[in-house]
Amino acid sequence: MPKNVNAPICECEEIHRDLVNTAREEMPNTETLYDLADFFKILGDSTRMSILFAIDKRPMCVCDIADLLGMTRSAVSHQIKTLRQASLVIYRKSGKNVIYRLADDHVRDIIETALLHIRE
Amino acid sequence: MPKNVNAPICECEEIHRDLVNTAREEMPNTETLYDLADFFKILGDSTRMSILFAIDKRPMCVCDIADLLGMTRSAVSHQIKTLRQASLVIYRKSGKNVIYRLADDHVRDIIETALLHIRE
DNA sequence: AAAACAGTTGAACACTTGTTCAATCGTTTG
DNA sequence: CAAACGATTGAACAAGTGTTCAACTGTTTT
Repeated sequence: MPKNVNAPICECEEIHRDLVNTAREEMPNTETLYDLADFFKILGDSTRMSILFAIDKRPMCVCDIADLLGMTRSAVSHQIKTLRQASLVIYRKSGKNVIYRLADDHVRDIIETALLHIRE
Repeated sequence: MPKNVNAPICECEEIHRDLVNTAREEMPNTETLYDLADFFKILGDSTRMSILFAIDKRPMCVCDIADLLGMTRSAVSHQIKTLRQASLVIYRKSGKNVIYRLADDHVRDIIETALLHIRE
């Protein structure tokens, strides 16, 4: 994201030059920042959020999720692929069906804390 | 997001009709799902993530943030507006400067848990 | 009161992203 | 083996998003 890497030193008064330098040292590396943003990007869609809640208590197949949310199986499948790639869900094959469930408790914790935040 | 609200009952075998009904009752209401997604959408951008880390330990003015991240003040201001509207940051005026800081500890907690997740 | 400066804003543009549609894969059942 | 079915995939289109540029606020100097 830092596009303007060669930006001239901020032309304002620079009241806090030392502060900026300390902060720069303590910043996470760029890759971590991108990974974090990418992770939250995936939670930042109401369809995917719905899917996560749908399979929260009960593992479900794509077909049931599609019915529950009033979506096409294709759309569900596309979104679940995204969730799978981010290790937010895992699956198990059962005959012709593919049963999805939440990958671990991190997501539950994060969503729980977010709920606290938006209810203030 | 459920666009196709009047979707015919999923035409597949419907192996889990009862399961779907139970799940439907336990889904959060639509507004909550949208609010959650909107919240995470804001964390899902590396620029905004950088800003949050920048002001995590030390409150900073827009000019310093811009310098630290190699961005224009305009870009920072636009993104900070988003963060402000979501109550992720708060500000204090100091002469010509506007000093931003994190709003509360929820965000810190959420980011911390997310870090745990992506480091597996 | 005018100049300087930190910060904000709106319009425009390029880029990203979610859904649909149609085709395809892979397993199972007749 | 062929038909049926759940699931996946790729291309295409519409809608949403981040940065830039230029104009503008409002505070503080002189």
